[in-house]
Parts: sequence; structure tokens; C-alpha cells
Amino acid sequence: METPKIKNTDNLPPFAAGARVRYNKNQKMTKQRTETKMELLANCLEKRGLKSTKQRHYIADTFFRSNTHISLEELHKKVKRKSPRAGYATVYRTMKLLTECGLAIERQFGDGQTRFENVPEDGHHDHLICLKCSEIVEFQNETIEQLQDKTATELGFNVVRHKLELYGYCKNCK
Amino acid sequence: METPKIKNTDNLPPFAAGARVRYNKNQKMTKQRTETKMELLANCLEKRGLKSTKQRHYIADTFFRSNTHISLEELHKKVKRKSPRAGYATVYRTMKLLTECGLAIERQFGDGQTRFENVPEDGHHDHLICLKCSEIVEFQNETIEQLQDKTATELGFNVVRHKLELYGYCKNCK
DNA sequence: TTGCTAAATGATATCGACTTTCAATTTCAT
DNA sequence: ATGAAATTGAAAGTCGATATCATTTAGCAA
Ligand SMILES: [Mn+2]
Ligand SMILES: [Mn+2]
Ligand SMILES: [Zn+2]
Ligand SMILES: [Zn+2]
Repeated sequence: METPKIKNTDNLPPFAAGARVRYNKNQKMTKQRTETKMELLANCLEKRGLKSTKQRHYIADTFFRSNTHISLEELHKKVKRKSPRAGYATVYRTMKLLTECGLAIERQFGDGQTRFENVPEDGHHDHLICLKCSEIVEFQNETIEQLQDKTATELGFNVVRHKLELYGYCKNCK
Repeated sequence: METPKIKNTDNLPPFAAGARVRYNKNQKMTKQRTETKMELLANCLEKRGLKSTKQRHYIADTFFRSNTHISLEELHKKVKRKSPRAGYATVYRTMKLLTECGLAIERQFGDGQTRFENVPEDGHHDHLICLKCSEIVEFQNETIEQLQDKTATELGFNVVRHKLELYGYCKNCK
């Protein structure tokens, strides 16, 4: 039997590859960054006494080159194009590893799927999500961030992370 | 066999009954509001051609009297004190109904559990969540709301709802 | 190179939080 | 009271995430 784990493989995903608005203005930058990240990963593996394997390389490389908020299912599909025998579990484990290494960010946009994105070189951002076409647009707003901290401080909290998601309709869908 | 659905019933829940900071200053208000809500529910049921049942009454009443962000499991446990044969599925269906009627809000704070809270009479609020003791503090910040809308508008979005959660350590836990 | 040993892999099983199904029960308009 | 339609509770199903385990592989050492 084929992997019965993944069901809704071919109906369009709830949050398909959303266009990003800030990154990867040109391919050169992406390429360079990917190489750097592979080195960072190599360091991280060595530091932990982990082995450098073909699968990890394929999966990380595929992820680093993706500029979307990608689900495990989507990533697994991509990886299998180059490495058809790669298992879903290995993709899962590798993305967990990349997250621990600080090379991936786990996101949860409210559909049932965990998504991963590359760590942005220009700092934290939040997300706008179109309820119709699932486009995801990223934004940074320092004023909001400051107000969040101020509010938290007033209530006696130390904020270590936050989640700000704006759901609505994009230019094309409103 | 007992319901095998609910597993982690007795180890402390990841987001236990968090103290609220804004509501239910006195019990009178809660009581009055609960009665009003029961009427609203009755209207909603009638409008939909649904029946008024003992279970719905118990569940809604228990929920309206709770002033926490309560999970189905927690609510089910409470309901069973008065109505021991009440099933989890009925609690689930009733909370779905209350949500559709605009009498409950579904929340997702990042642990695997969906939580429900009463609709506040003083409008929308967002949440601070303690990563250690799971206290949940509510806040309102109109400036942040406006900045969200402004940001979205600049990027061509119409926001219909949003999610803002600040995770950190509360007064007692920092 | 060749073994050796620990780590990694991939198929499969399991978990857990819902969500649906269905036979038995209850509501409520006649 | 009666009967059609809705509701209930137990159980089964769903589905993404995670664990298990036999087999394979990486990397070190002889
Ligand atoms: Mn992003
Ligand atoms: Mn709240
Ligand atoms: Zn759109
Ligand atoms: Zn705390």
C-alpha cells in the first residue's frame, strides 16, 4: 500500500504556495543564501554529532530554495522528484531539525497544516492571509511591535514571541 | 468501553483555566448575562427550527457561567457533574452551535486544543499567554487595531478578522 | 579497503483531537 | 397521545503529527 498518511494531495491546498512580497528579488541572492544555509546546517549537524546524509541534503536544499510557506506534504512531493524513495517521516524529521537549528520557522495559519518558511534575513515579520485565494503577504510594522511590548509590560508580562495574523481579502479577491 | 477519545484528562492541561482580568467583576452581572444569553439561544434555536433539549440547556448554561477559555474536554467534565450521561459529541455539537449563533468564540492558542470563550460585551480583545503557568490575560488596544487595518489597506487587503497573541511570562512566572 | 557501531531511513503503526455515523431516544406540533 | 423530525451518546472514522522498528548508511578505525 502507498503511504496512506497523506490524503488531500491533489485537491488545491487551503493555503497554497502564497506569493511573497519581500524576498528573493533575484535568483542570485537566493542561491547565495542557500549555500550559506547549507554550511550553517553542516555546522549544526557536526555540533550535534549527527550525520550528513543524502536525504537531509535534498530536503534542506529543496526547502531553502522554496520561497513559500510550505507544508510537509508539499515539500515531500517536491523532494520526491529528485529523490523518489524519500519518506515523509524523513522530511518531517529534517524540518524539525532545521527548526531547532534556527534555519526554519514553523507557522500555523489556522488550516490544519503546519507550514515552514525560511528564516528571513531582515528580521521578524507577520502575515496577511487571503481567505479566498490563500495568498500570503508578509509585513513588518515596528510600531505595532512596540505597542505589543508596551501593552504586555503594563500587564506584567515579558513577551518572548507573538503571533499576528490578519485574515481578509486580497487585492484580487475583494 | 469508555470513550477512548479523551486521553489527557487528569494531567494538568497546557492552558488551564486562565484568570481573566476584565470580566465578571461580580457574580450578579454574570448571572444576568447568562439569562439573557439563554434567551438569545432560545431565539437562535427557534429561528433554525431546532429543539430545546435538556442537554443543550445544561451545556450552554455551564459554558455561559464559565469565565475561562475552556476546552471541550474541560466543559464536558463540568457538564457531566450535573448530567452524568451527557456525551462528548453533544458538547462538541452544542459549542459549534453556540459559535454559529454568535454566543461563543472559538480560540486556538497553539496547544492542540480548541478553546471557547463567552462573547465579551465590551467588544473584541486579544490575549497574553503565560508560557509557564498558562494564565491568559486579555487586553484591548485600539491603536494596534488601527495600525493593523492601515497596514492591511496599504497592501491591498480588507481584513475581516485577526489573531494577535503574545506569549511570554506573567508577573508571577518571570 | 574493510569492518564496526551508532545514526538515519522509510514503511508502518499509533496518537489525539476532532468529526461523523447510526440506532435509540426525545421533542413538539398536531 | 401520536408520529415525524430532530437529538443524543457510543462508537467508528478522519487526518495530520509522531513513534516504532527492522533495515540501511555514514563515518571512524584498524
Ligand atoms: Mn512569512
Ligand atoms: Mn479571551
Ligand atoms: Zn486573494
Ligand atoms: Zn505565569
